[in-house]
Amino acid sequence: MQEERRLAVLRAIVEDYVATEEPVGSKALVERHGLNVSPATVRNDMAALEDEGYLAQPHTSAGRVPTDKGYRLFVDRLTTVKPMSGAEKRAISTFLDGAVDLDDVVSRSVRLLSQLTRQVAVVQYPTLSRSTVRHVELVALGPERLLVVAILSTGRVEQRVLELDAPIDDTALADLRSLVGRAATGELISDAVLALGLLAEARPGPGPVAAVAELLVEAMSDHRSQERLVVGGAANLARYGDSFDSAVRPLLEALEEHVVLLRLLGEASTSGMVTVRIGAEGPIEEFASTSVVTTGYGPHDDALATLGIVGPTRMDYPGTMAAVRAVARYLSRILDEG
Amino acid sequence: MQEERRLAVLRAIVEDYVATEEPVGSKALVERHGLNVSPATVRNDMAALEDEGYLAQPHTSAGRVPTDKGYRLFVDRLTTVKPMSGAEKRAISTFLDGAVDLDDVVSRSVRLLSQLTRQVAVVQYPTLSRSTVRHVELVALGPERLLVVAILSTGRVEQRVLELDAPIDDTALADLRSLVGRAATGELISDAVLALGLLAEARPGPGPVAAVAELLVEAMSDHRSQERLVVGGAANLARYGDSFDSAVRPLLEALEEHVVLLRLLGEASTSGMVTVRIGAEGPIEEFASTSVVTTGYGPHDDALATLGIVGPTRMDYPGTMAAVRAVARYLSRILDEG
DNA sequence: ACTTGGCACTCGCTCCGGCTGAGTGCCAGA
DNA sequence: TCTGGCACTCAGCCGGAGCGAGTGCCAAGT
Repeated sequence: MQEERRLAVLRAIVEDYVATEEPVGSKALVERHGLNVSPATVRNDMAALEDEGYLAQPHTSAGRVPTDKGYRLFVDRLTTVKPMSGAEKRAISTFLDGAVDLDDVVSRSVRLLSQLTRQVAVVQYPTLSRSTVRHVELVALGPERLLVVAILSTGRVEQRVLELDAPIDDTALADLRSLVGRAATGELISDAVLALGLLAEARPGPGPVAAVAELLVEAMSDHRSQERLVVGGAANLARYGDSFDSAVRPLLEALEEHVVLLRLLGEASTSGMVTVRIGAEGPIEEFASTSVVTTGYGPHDDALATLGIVGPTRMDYPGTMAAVRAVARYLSRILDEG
Repeated sequence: MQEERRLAVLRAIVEDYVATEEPVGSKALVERHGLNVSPATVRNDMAALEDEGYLAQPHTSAGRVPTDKGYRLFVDRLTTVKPMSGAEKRAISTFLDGAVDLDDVVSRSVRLLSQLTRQVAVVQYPTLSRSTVRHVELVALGPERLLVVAILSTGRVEQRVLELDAPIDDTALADLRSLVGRAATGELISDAVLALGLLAEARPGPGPVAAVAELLVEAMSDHRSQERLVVGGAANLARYGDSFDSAVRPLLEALEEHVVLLRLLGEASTSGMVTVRIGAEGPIEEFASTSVVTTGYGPHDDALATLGIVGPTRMDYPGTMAAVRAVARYLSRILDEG
């Protein structure tokens, strides 16, 4: 009985605090929500919740504020992910359907996500594991410099400059080009990597062939291709009313460090499930006072990449989770088609 | 005589204000700089400068602050662009020389520029007018969808998805591919555009050939290729101590609108010269309370693209201009080599 | 014709004390 | 176990006093 009411009180506090951004007191609480008990009762519950670590007071004689632990309980047990409204769904699909390009799809997704959630959005480029190699091109930039370009069936293009140990002449280059082309063109990424590996082994010693093969192996492996991501909606950080210079500056810096962000997204790779990391639960110090809501996405519902948002721990979790999930789904569907 | 001293006073005020971020008064001024006159004299000069619109007082009985007009006079007549120190030069060249890629060069330039100036840096991708077409690839994404990829000799890759009016079969596609390849491969961009235009005319009516040709023309024209740019160092906006939500939020938003930024960079295309646009001099409302320092860069000292920084009108103009110019020069040199 | 010292004045900033009101903890009674 | 009551705490909000940096102007000096 009491246990249930206490959870209701916690939920009410979280909802009110998210809406008003101010510590919430017992009296306002019973008024705003239809709790059929007196403020005094709520006060007792609040004291108990505080003892258990779900609430905190900024100072004596102010209202209560949820702790990270409180938010955690809220998302774990008190949240039902509310579905998007019809209008929102339509907006999502029309916005994403207009894309012409993989780059375009990703950048539209970022903008969409940041506008829906009013938070900073991060979208990782999808991996290539299911795509095939369409074409490999070797371009001589100089006697000892090669540009290697791989065009993939998804429309992704991987490129890289290679410094050779020794100069290579035109005929050798043409040779190499056809060799690599035959080995890789039309194959799945994984098969192409395999074939190129064999090719490199077949020509022992450190020659250009081996080097190119090695490079392609690396360039096309998942690790490399997952490195790209796009960030958007940083302007939403300006809504951090209080504590600006102390809080937002390091965040802005971290958002430009894509390596750090990749670590942030790294672990939430289960598809379909939305992962919520609250405050210091995450691995990265700079984001210790923020929450991160992520989910995987990819064609055929494989989680090939991750997208999500970063925002203050005081955020609308149900709405944010719904938006993240919805965008991931539409994005997956578009990848299915293209 | 007096005229000279007045300019010296203006310069001193600008320098002090930039350094301290506080309105500067007559007494402090004569102390800090070795002006051989009394505070009263300086006061008279300041009053005159204020009458002419170069200075303003935030409120009665506070120090003076330069106006936009004051900064303009300062950069036009009182600034000698100080050369970079040897250490800075070395830092620039080693930082940029490590780049492997055009993307890498650009992103390194952005980071470098934002760190040197402690401002928000913007770098536009160089145009392609001097580069040649290395390879054109057509990839069927579906019966009526084509991916068109053009690889250029600089390492740039242009890609685009094309929706066809009617399905195209494999043989027709192969035909088209070789046709387009013969017309464009190895040519200068401008020549390839020309050849493709002729090709499109030769096959009248709205067929896939004409559509592909048109698309390539557009994709490879300068306009399209200049659209890409990279922004970095947004964290430096956090140093806008006062007036945060009002000032920085719209700026952050504008920085994500690349179309707007391109307009901002658009006009400063003279190479070698550093352009400074102060406050409302610029064409864009969102940047009316900032200054923009830009310059052109490109191989062979042609100004093919623009780079620069955005910051508060209260900034270190000599230092910033020097840094912008230095980065543009090194960048141009690297493009020469690659 | 400029420059300079002096002097009265302005006005933003900071500190201090008192007040207010939202909110709490606890206790006794239902 | 809940509820009403009561005393207590304390952040935030004035409002006045004092300070001090800075100004404008004037009369005297060079």
